Amino acid sequence: MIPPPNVTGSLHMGHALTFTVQDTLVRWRRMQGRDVLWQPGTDHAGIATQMVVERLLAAEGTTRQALGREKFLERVWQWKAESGGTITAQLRRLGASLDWPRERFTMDDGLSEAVREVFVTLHREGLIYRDRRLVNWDPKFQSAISDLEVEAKEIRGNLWHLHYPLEGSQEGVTVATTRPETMLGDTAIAVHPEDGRYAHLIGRFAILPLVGRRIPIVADEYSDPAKGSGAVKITPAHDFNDFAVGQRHGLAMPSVLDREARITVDEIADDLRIVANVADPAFVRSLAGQDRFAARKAIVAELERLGVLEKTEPHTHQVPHGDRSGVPIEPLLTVQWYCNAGELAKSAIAAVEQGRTAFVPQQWENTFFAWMRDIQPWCISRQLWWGHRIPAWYGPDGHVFVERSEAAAAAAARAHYGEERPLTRDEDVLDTWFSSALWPFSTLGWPEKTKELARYYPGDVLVTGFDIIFFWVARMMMMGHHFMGDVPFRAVHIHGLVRDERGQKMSKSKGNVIDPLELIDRYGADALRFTICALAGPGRDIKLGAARVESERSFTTKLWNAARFCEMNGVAPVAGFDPAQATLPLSRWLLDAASATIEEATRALEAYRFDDYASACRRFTWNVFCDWFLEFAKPLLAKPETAEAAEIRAVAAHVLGLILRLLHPAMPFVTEELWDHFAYGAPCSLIRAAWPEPFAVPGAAAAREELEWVVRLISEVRTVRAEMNVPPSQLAPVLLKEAAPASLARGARWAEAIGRMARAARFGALEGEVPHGSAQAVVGEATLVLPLAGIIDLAAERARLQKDRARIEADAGKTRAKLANPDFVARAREEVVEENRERLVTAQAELARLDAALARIA
RNA sequence: GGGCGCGUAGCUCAGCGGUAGAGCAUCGCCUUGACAUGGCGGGGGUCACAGGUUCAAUCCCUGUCGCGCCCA
Repeated sequence: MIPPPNVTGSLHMGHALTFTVQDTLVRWRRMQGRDVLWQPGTDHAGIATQMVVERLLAAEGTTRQALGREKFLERVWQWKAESGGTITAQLRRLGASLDWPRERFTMDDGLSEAVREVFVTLHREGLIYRDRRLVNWDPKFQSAISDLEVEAKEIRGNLWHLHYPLEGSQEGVTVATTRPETMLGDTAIAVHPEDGRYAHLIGRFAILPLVGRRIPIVADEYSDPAKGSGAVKITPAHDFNDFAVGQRHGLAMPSVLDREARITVDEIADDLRIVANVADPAFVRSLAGQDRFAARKAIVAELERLGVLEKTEPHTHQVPHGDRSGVPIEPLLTVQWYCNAGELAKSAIAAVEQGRTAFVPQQWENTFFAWMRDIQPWCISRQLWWGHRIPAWYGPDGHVFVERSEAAAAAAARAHYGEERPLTRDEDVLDTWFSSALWPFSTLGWPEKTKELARYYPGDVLVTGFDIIFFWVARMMMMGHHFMGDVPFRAVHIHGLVRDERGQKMSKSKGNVIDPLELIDRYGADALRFTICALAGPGRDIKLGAARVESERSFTTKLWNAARFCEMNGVAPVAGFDPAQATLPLSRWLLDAASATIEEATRALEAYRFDDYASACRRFTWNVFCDWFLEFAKPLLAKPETAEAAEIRAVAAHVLGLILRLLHPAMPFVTEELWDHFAYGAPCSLIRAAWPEPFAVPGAAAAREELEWVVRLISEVRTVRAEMNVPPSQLAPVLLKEAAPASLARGARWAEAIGRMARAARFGALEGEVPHGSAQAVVGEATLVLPLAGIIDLAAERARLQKDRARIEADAGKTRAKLANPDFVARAREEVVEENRERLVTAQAELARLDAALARIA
């Protein structure tokens, strides 16, 4: 399932990450033969979309209010038809293999019906209700928003210390505030019940400056004696904490700011009175209609003039801001629709506790629990036009009828009133996340009992970023459980965020955003996808820069070139090829390594370890198939048809096919191209090809031993030659001293490869004494001798051998010390002790051979 | 203030009880017939610090320092 991206959105790096991860999983599971549904779609993004269209209207010199609701909505739909498909088109370029015919939009008829059904049902169950309480009000959008859409920003402001005179006394109380403009709505002063300084004042009254209102001094633990003066002014209609204090003490809750965050005096008009040198109704009335920031200035000036302002100190504090509008949020006392999230959360919490839904990595369940166990009522109404309009109708007396349709509401009203009465529909729409919460089942046809619903609910896995756990994951779990009686998905895989190369969060304002489409243009979707997989370790943020994608592209190129080489050498899939019938050690060794890689890659994907998956595939393809197998196979591939050459070609084709299948989830484009080109199957069939499974290779152990020996020998010769600065053009004999007959036989079988890959002029047993001026190295029981008289510097060779010797001696010393420790021998696991004994024996033998080599050139 | 995570090679990151790995970068050699978007080889790490547990600690525990995120 995909998190429905905003219909307003265009593909960004975060999308590239999440969709790459999801597509990799989806393609892999599909190849495994699973019946995969990957549900595409977009959500209507209430505020964001409305903003976009309002901006268009502004450019045309009009507004939505001028247009009217109906015309405005037409306009939004028109915009959606023209521009809403941007992101889904871009997803195709990334190679996301969604089930496109099943694409849905949260405002589709079916999904809208699901929304109404859920709303009505929850309302009947008492889990959706209207309430008058403080809400996060966004003055720019002029709508309520949920707690989650608010982010705290650190603001450098001031702490104003104000002197509130006591009624009938020369005394006063000092209170500190960061928001003096709200003081018009103060209805109490709170002090801590155990604060001795103020005990005598509890129950008395202060006179609110400017207004002249008589306000009580109450005892409430909310007041922190250590903060400021220890006394705090209480403005219940404009602060969440104060609201709670107001409720506890039954305080009046007048609002002094309106929906545009301008001063309003309507609710305090009756309180205004003249108090000499303290309060002046004319001043307060003059504030009406002023913006909150202008009002703050005016009020501070007036307080200063009156001598009420004791001091002003700079103060940095957290101020809630609308995450989309960017303006400070105004807590406002309004009637809104709420969803009882606390009740719905219970079963979702239980599902995670019982492991019916598992977070991967698991630690994210802590984040989920912490939020869910302390969840607040969810404000679901928005004062917008674009969205699912709340299915509530009001009678003339304000009685509310919540029904699935206007007709049903009319019928309910008739039944209620006993006659026809005019109804007006609620103007508000629902939070976009309300419909997104239904996505796992609304997209499958719910409330109809469809085949799809039976088949695909619950889903297998949800993939998303941790920033979405609250917004979407938690809400889907609540709604899914409530309406479907089961979790919406069994696993939630949480990946990190994409950052730039320096680890900075990408943002438009920082100017460090990387456009994934640009990367695709430059390096290809496969390179981008493979890079993302390679970086997608568990629970880590991903630092991604163009340079990284560029370097990963070389792997795509390498694969392409290897395939080209195969093609040039007559490698083609052989129908009915059976890896168990391969006889050559080279074939068996490669097949065995391929099988191990299949196992490794599969295990990695099962564990959501995309980094391990990528590196297993890369390592095998590049370091085994290309670097060694193809090199070893060259003479056979160049030969005309012999049985051996035929086998190698068949094996190469088979393993290349395995590589294409293994890499397909990460690199769909190039693998598909090669798959088709080599005709591994019908065109475009790779996406449906079977995911490979590990297989047994007869004689694998012997083949491994043989090839590993050859690889070691060639590597050893290469190292010696490189360190002795022997240019590749200069061939030199490679001779074995004191080699066992088996090694000599093995060497003879690989003489050609050793000659070519180790630049050996001649390869075989050393006859007679070690020639003067030879370089030497140890391979197993044998000593390699490279006669290089006149080419090498003997002093350098001595130094090289001594360096090797020192390294081995140091290791041997550590091992000896370990084995000399009776505690180790007695308490360590037997295998470990044995391993160390063997290590020591090997090291000692190698030391002896190095000593002999050194003696020869002394 | 509470919680989570992270400090491992120049960089990005694996490893998480048995003598440290990869990719990139770097250095040297190489235009050899798939690939210079390449091949071969080298150098580079008291695994943040301090204690503890253990025969054995990069890995487990405690604390300190530094960095990041989330929630107040």
